[in-house]
Amino acid sequence: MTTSTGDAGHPADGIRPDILAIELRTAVMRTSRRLRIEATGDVITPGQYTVLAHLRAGSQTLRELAEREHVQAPSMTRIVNALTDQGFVSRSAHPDDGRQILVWITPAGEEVLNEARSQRTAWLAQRVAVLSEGDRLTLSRAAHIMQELSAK
Amino acid sequence: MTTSTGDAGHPADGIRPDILAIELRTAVMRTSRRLRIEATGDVITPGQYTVLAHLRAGSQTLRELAEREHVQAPSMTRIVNALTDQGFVSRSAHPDDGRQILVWITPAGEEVLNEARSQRTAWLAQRVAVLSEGDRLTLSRAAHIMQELSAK
DNA sequence: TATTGTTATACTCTATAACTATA
DNA sequence: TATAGTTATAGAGTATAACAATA
Repeated sequence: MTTSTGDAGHPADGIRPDILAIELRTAVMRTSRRLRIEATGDVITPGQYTVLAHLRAGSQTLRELAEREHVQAPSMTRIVNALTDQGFVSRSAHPDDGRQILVWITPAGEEVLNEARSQRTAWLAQRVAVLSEGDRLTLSRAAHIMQELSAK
Repeated sequence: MTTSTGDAGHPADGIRPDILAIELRTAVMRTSRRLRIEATGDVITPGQYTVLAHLRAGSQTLRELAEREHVQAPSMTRIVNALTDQGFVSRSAHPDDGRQILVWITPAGEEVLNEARSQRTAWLAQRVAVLSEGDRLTLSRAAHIMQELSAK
């Protein structure tokens, strides 16, 4: 595979943000699409996956989960119900506020999250394995920049 | 905003593909999610958008579009019908094969595609504008690597 | 007989509105 | 009165199955 680290098209004086935004958006959307397609065979749906990933950080209320996922409360009720039925999360009453519920990830949930993560990562790991070391370094740096960028 | 170009965590001897794959996958999925969220207010749906983008390269049959988009034929019929109703594509019989139809993008379709693209890119352009020049160069290189990576 | 495209139907995921209970 | 969560219902978007037209 080719090395893109030294490719042309970037004058030393600067990269225009609007041009870069188009390039990066196209690359990110295409890659995410491939990642989604190659992730077939998962036990859990994409929505369930990201909720489990949030829960790994600790128990959360349903409202907090809905806000983090940018979905409405009824949708989160549905996702949490599905995860509960499969035994991947547990629910309990909030100690101080009887209206709220707390949701945690179970050991089985941790396990399925790890499985799904490695399945979803396998395709990409094969692809980056054949890149040059320089390209891998570029991608690693870019990953950190993109994390900060999208974290808000 | 901070500069990530020189951050720690990467021994000089190499970057493990499986670790990089997890980092990159997380960054790409999170960024694509933000791009999707920030793209609200579009005239056309995401599916219609990518079909228009494919058609910019030239006319296509419905079957070809369905395969490129990884959807089934009935779904593509629906998308193309919606685009036709809005005047963004035209259809005609295939010259050599009466079973097939050809779909082109119209001038109105080109226009709405450009509008949607700049709307969808505006959020990202603002973010990359405040990065260091080194970070922009890293992202630009990474974009090209990811393009090759996902192109197959 | 195989292939292209359409129609019919069902399923999944999401949203809004109405409801219950707790604060 | 306001908030957390659930239930009821409707609207996208997708899929499979059955069909019509053409190769």
